[in-house]
Amino acid sequence: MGKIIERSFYTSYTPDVAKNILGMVLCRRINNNVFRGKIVEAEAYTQDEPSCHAFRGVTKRCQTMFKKAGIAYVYMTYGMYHCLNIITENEGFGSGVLIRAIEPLSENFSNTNGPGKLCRELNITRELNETDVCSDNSPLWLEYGNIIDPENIINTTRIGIKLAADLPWRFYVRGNKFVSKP
DNA sequence: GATAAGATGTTA
DNA sequence: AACATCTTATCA
Repeated sequence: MGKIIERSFYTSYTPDVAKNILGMVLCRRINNNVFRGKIVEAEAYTQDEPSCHAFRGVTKRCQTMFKKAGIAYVYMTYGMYHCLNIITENEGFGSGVLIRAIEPLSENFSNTNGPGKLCRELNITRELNETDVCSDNSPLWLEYGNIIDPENIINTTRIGIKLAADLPWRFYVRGNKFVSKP
């Protein structure tokens, strides 16, 4: 059990947060069980580029993206999957980091190599939207883990988008078998 | 009220 | 490469 990540970690430039969050540990409490997974893939989204939900301003769905750093943004996509983001930068600026894949550190779950799959495995739904992941009595929080050697961080383009597809805002751990789309 | 597209995953 | 499946944003 590591130290919980404080809010200031998330207030940096969003692509930097997406890179630095690799190796950190996503924790989910369900009843009295805690599930932990090392983040091995993440992407940055900000209101400055058109693939981001916040690009066209505040809407009912994306209003969470404009709130304070360190809260969860959970939304439904394709009518059947949820995706988990952590809000970054300053309140009023729409931005966040999409958690795309985790490596299970607890024995009793797996199948976490994709944003929809990890939410399904950890029962992350819209009920957790706006959860403060910096709070130690939250059902969802992040802890410090092992720093990933910068040589082993791959920086490439994001997956599943058509707009701003050339931005190199996807980061993942080289050779990790839980990264989506191998 | 209608419509088109979507930060995905599974199957063929 | 197709499709499952339905919310969301946008327009009328």
